[in-house]
Amino acid sequence: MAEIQSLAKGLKILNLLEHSRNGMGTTEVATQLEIDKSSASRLLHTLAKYGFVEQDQLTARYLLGPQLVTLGQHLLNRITLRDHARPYLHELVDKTGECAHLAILAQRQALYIDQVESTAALRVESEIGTLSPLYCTALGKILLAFGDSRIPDELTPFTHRTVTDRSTLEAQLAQTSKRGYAIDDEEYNYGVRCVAAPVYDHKSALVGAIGISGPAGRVTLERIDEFGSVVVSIAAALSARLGYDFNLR
Amino acid sequence: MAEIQSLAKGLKILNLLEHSRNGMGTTEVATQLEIDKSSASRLLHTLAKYGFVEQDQLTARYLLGPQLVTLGQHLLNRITLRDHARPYLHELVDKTGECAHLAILAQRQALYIDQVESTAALRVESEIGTLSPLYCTALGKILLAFGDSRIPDELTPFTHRTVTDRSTLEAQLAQTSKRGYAIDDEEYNYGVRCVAAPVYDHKSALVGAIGISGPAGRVTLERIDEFGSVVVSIAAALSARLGYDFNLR
DNA sequence: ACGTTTGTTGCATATTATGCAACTTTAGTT
DNA sequence: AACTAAAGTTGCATAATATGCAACAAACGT
Repeated sequence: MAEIQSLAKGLKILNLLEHSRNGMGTTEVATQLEIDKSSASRLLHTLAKYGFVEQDQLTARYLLGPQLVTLGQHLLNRITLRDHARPYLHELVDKTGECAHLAILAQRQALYIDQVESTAALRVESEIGTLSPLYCTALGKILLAFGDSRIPDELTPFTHRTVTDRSTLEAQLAQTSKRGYAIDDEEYNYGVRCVAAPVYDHKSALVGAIGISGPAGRVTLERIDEFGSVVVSIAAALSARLGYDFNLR
Repeated sequence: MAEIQSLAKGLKILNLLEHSRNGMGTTEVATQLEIDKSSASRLLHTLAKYGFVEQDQLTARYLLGPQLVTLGQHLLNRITLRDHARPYLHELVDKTGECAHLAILAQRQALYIDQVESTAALRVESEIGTLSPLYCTALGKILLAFGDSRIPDELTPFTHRTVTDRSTLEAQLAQTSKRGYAIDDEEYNYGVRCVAAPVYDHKSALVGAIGISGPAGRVTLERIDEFGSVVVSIAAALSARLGYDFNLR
């Protein structure tokens, strides 16, 4: 179906603004979208009118607006999985000492919807709301292996360990579904290993993935299986909490 | 300036979806916006293409999409005030035993950007991301009294204590700026009293408000001044943290 | 004070969003 | 299972509107 172009342009502006650190001016937006600055000006005014962008008082540059917080938070609150998963994420942190994450599938990527940090003192940059590729993160591999997503056409490498070969990845996914947990061995971020397992709902449908991530020095390959079984058992407990019936499998 | 109408329609759809519990269908959206269902269909498809709405797999109804979480959370993370204020909110909770909130001005309303709950057990519905009126909440009154917003034309009552008279409100705001804290005496929610104080940045400009809210039974009128001075002193400490120089006042 | 860059407005034109109608699909009812 | 009703999508002609241009205004830096 043909898209409504002026709406699409407005949405593209929002995406542009996400990736700009200090906002953007009218001309800058116009250049990026390859439209006239008059059009950019009018689109920005419309977005501002509804609170989706906001002008910095000082620099007059456009920033993402409060309405996005309102709508985004509203949606997060509706995602009940998040509420149910909270205590299990804490349990994961308690048992492994590493950071715990919860992700769901969105836009063919892994959307992080909650996070519990290991040490409150050492605050990691919050990753809630970020999208990550499916093929090189543990949470993503779970969504690939147990869900019905396809492997993307392009396997862009992030580190030298990122699996860029399709058949290698397929073999990994087969192994993942067999043993029940997925591993990210410094495939997305250097020095970070992750382990994840699937979460099912009452209808035995995959709803998300939970997992842990930590420095490769602590999450060693020798202890991976150990971490794996912890993650799997807690993911299973969460699934049971959601009404998942193990007898149905 | 004239708004781009098709973009505006798309944004209106997002606002509509926020207030629907179980999503909306194409026809329903069309009816609400008073446009043809073919237009609604095309707008929804465009929104979906960019992840701003999502179709429920089961019911085929449209819901707010993950892109809003991504953008909203992204913005929240950028609001550094929130990070700085965290420990002060906890301090407020420790000293008063009530819930603490942080709000900024957005869209001529008070946007709650963080919250620390008093008792972890008794979880209050999360209010982060919600917009509240300025004229009948403590946080809002601070933004009115110390900021440069105008009193809205319509003072819609929420309880029988809501101040709907313009001059009465002006007198309250004058009193507020004199004593340094604002009170909401069951003016927005029955049984809830709130106390709030202003937060300034390094340039002595108002950046937000912090405050506490609790049941009228605990936050009694006799103890209001006591709560007020606690809130004021912590708000001042936070302002100092942000580089606010008291000698400049 | 100057030129330079950025943002806004008026207007004619061409693009595009729109409503209508026909059609397809899904859900509900007898 | 057959039928009816409602919801959603697509093609198409037309009307609406978004667009670029140009001129203008404002802010910035030299």
